[in-house]
Amino acid sequence: MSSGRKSRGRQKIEMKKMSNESNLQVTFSKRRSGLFKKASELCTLCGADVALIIFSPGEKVFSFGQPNVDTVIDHYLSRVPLKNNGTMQFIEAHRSANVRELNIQLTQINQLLDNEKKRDEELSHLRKANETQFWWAGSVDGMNRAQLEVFKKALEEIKKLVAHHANRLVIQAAPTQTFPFFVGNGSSSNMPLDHQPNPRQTQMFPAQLFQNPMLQPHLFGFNNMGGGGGYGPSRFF
Amino acid sequence: MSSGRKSRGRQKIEMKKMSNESNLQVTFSKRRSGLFKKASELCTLCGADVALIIFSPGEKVFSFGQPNVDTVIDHYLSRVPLKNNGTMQFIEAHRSANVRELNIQLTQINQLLDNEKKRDEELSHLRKANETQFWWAGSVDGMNRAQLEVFKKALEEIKKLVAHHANRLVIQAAPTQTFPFFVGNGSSSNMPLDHQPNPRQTQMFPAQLFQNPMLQPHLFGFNNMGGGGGYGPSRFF
DNA sequence: AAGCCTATGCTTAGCAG
DNA sequence: GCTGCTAAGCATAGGCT
Repeated sequence: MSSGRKSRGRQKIEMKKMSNESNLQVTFSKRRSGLFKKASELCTLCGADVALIIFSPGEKVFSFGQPNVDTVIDHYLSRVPLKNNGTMQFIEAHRSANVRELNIQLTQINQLLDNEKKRDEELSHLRKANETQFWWAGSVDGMNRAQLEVFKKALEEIKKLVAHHANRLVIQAAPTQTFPFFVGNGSSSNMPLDHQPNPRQTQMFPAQLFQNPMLQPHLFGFNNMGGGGGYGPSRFF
Repeated sequence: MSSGRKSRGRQKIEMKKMSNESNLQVTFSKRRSGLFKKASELCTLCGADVALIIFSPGEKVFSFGQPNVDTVIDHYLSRVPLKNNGTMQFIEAHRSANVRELNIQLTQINQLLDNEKKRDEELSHLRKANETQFWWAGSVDGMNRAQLEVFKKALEEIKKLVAHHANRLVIQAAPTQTFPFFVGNGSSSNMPLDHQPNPRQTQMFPAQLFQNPMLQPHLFGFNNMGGGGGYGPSRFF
């Protein structure tokens, strides 16, 4: 080995425009992520509405909004919330409805899960038994034909999903806006905002499947953007 | 003295709307400051232009802008979809690169699959055996606890994955436009561009899982923020 | 270029005044 | 409620791959 220390760790930097273009690019990217995360957390924790627009030095735009950028901007420019703007309103409502459904369903699953846990504790051994069946936890090389077919199918489905939805989202975002997203869940556990590994992750299918290096572009996005909303009745602030 | 320790220090908190109004108020205030600070630092360090608008639950406004809110908003709103400009093509190409990677991987898998098929034909019976294990093909109601946990985990992972990819794609995409999606694959089969149901869908995991009504409507809901475009080798931003 | 890793600097939850 | 403290949790600059 050529060095004892692998890293000096984070070092203090001067608060002025970075001179090194390369570092600047990396820092911009990292800090932008952090900023978005913080913004979304503020929304979630405090039920605030936020609009954040960032223009990179190269004029690229990045934005975040709860419930969405335009609404907040509108509200900001004139405290008059465009209450009945036909199409936009409808689309937005419709979209929200879908997200709401998702969360309701996830919550229901969590409830089911909780119930099962209480009166079905002894079933835990079944889990172990199942684990041995999760062959897909292994790498691609170890798969036989049937397994490969399933795996391939999974890949295709995932790609379709991503393609389809990415497209949808972009289409919806057409009029210069983006949508934050709420993906919170119910009681049984909470989904890590960032990609912190679940400490006691067992051999269960999905985790392992997605852990396959082939599918690991690394989760980095902001999963918990925005967060629903019930605002408190009282109005402080 | 009443205690040895003066403070337990910062404690982890759940990422959901705070229930205690008092704490919420304090947190909102502190985090808002932090957010503004981070935003300004991003401006200083990277020379970015930023607009940040925050509405507290009580409708009070807080804003920050570099050089000022209105300028940034103006710039943001006046963005026009530059349809056929060089930049866009570059971005599009870059985006495709990512998709291409996916396809390369799929192709490799298909190759593996083809090989396996030739010299492992008799293994087809294994498939039948496996089918009986695909309990997830059924409805949620029939699941026991272990199954529910796996299923929930799958839901979360899928959400993260899609969220991640949607995010990536959208960010890479130019601000106001949509793009078709390339999702071709290797030899063994071809995938429909949109998600039309596979005619001879068997009991395999992915197809069934995604067909589950529970997973249908939502997939919309994934965070994506930002409308920025892709980075280039020489002139990012 | 995109991600991972690690040591450190920074942020902030919980309290006290 | 606002200000200050403390300590634990997070974010992130540097370095590598």
